[in-house]
Amino acid sequence: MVKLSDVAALAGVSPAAVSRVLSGDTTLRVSEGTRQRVMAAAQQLDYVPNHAARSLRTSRTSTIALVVPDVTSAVFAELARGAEDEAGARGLAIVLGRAERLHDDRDWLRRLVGEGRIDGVILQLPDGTPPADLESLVVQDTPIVVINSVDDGPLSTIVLDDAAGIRLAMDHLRRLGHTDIGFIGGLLGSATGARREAAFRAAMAEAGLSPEEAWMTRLGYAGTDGRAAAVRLLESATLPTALVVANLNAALGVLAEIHDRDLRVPGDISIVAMHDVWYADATWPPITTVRMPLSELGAAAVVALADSGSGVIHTVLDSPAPQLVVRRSTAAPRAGG
Amino acid sequence: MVKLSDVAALAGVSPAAVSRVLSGDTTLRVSEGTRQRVMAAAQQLDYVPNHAARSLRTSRTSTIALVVPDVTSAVFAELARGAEDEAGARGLAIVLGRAERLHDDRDWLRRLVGEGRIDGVILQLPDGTPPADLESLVVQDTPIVVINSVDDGPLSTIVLDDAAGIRLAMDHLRRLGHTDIGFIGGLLGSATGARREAAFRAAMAEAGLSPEEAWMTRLGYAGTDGRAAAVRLLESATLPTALVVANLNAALGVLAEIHDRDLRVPGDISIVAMHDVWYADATWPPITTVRMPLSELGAAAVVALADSGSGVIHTVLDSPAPQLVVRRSTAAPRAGG
DNA sequence: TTGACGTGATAAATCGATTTACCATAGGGT
DNA sequence: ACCCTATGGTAAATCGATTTATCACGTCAA
Repeated sequence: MVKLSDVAALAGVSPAAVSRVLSGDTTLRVSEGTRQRVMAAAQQLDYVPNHAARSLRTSRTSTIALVVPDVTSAVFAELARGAEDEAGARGLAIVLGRAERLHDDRDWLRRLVGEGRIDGVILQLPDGTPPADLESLVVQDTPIVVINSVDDGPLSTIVLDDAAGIRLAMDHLRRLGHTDIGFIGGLLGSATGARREAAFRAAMAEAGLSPEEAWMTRLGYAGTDGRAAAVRLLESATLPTALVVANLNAALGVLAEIHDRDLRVPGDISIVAMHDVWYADATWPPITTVRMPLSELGAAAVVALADSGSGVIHTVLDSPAPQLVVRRSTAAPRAGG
Repeated sequence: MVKLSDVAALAGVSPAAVSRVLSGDTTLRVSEGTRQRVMAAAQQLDYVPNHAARSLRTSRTSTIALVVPDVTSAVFAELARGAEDEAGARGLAIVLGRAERLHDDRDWLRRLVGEGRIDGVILQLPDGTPPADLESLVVQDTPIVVINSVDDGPLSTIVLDDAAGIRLAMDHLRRLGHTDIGFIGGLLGSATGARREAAFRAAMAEAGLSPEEAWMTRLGYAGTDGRAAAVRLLESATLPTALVVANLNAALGVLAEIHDRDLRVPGDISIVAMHDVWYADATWPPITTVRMPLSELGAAAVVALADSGSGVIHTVLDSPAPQLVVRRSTAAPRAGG
């Protein structure tokens, strides 16, 4: 590996000069000729600064950790994509971690931070993690951004505009003429779940409707959770004509269960789900969704970390605004429904 | 941050002694008492070695890069999970990269390696990447393992046992009585696609059947590719009674298109797909799949890198063996079919 | 002639852990 | 008394980039 002193030798200057030229030190006074020679030498030798050395000296690592509950959810994947792009553009690397580690190996994050390996952490907690667990994560001096979870507390947070998303879904159903609307939500105690449910209730109230509690579940966002919710909901004496599902993954489960009972979508029940990923368009019928700015959330988290120093922030990411993607799982309620 | 010399001071020994005790240097002779004091001091101060310093001195980074084409595929996600677990167990960190970068920013990998930031690379190329592109990736001295793609060449490779997987799917269909079987494959020119198609043809031949070329497509693994393949295939004058789909994501697309034409699965057509991820169980009907050891593949790649030095290897991961997961998308062919 | 000042650099310390080469001291054998 | 060896460590160089403090040299003014 070619190093700083090699470049210095070739350019006929000191290592100090090379370092300062290449890093754009403005307090350095240098003649244009020397600058050119340094640049040329670096180019010619294909010089790349050694990361460990730089990091040791500056105690900055240009690396952030992305900790997520479930790599297998496409919702996470969108997030990761946004984070990865933004990080790439800023010359930051992203190290991946699964949130389970936080429990299996409580020292894991501490160690990562202690080793001085990362400058900051983007953390998405498993839904339903008690807020108290959050506080135990406050590690000395290392900036943490909690995303898509709580929206206050001692750590910085960025959340999606869940309320706007739900409102969009509800407007769509209302415009189609639905009044008997159920809600399949996140886990009881999950922050996003609470926000989405509150938004649902608000939208119902605004429409002069009162939600039917038998049509409301809080079992979680996974496909199996959605299926379990559908099982429970479809036991009711009467059925809703439409469902708002708080997560697309859960909606797949709901759909499967509905098929299993030989009900038709949207003939018997319309479905609209939060989050738009590729398989919303590959189910039968394709699912009407609300596209939330997930990749932008990932990017925003990186930005927040990179620009941090401004202390703790609490942001609602409301731009780009949630967007309704109408597919074939929603239609007007069955006549006489 | 507490450092080595702090521990040394507390234990009353030299930094050298502490380093050698903590890293288990066997050539060091040290009294039991001293060893205890060092251990106790390290524990008491909650000492964690600085990664940059260690890395600078040893020029090893305990970090590997995982480069994948598409974060949004659950197939990748399984892979990442396996890699992450194995890496975690070995104290390695994983930095995430998207394969697109290799094209957008051709220096990206070079820079990562040049900075001395990673010890090795696990690389899954986008399907259809010409093998020539591979060779341009050979970076000086940095071990690369190419997974789930080519199975020879100048770089180490690990691939799934595609043939065994396809064979399992075919056996299942044959036992149900199918003879008119179509194949929805990967991209023409993709290594996995070629292996799976060859295995399909071999299985057909073995059963004394000759494949109907109109029932074979090579459009890719994504959901939309599957749908496009189904569109083409369903135009045929006669239809197969069963389909082997080389990727579950594509199978979702196939299923959607079949529904769209009011055909029944498995009534009119049975479907079996490669790769078993959660949403195989959340479609309608749930899809019969072949579970390939994806997370094990990720783990194996990490092991290969960690233990490398043995030079270039070419491995077929045949254990655990592929496993048939029977769901409701397969049944005996329609009578008179 | 002296001093002051601007210009264009560089020397050397520093970040923290690792590792090679070396050194005291005590005990044993002849 | 003398050498030899084993025991239990330590001193100091090293990895490569950054940064602070300093310096040599001209030039211009008084």
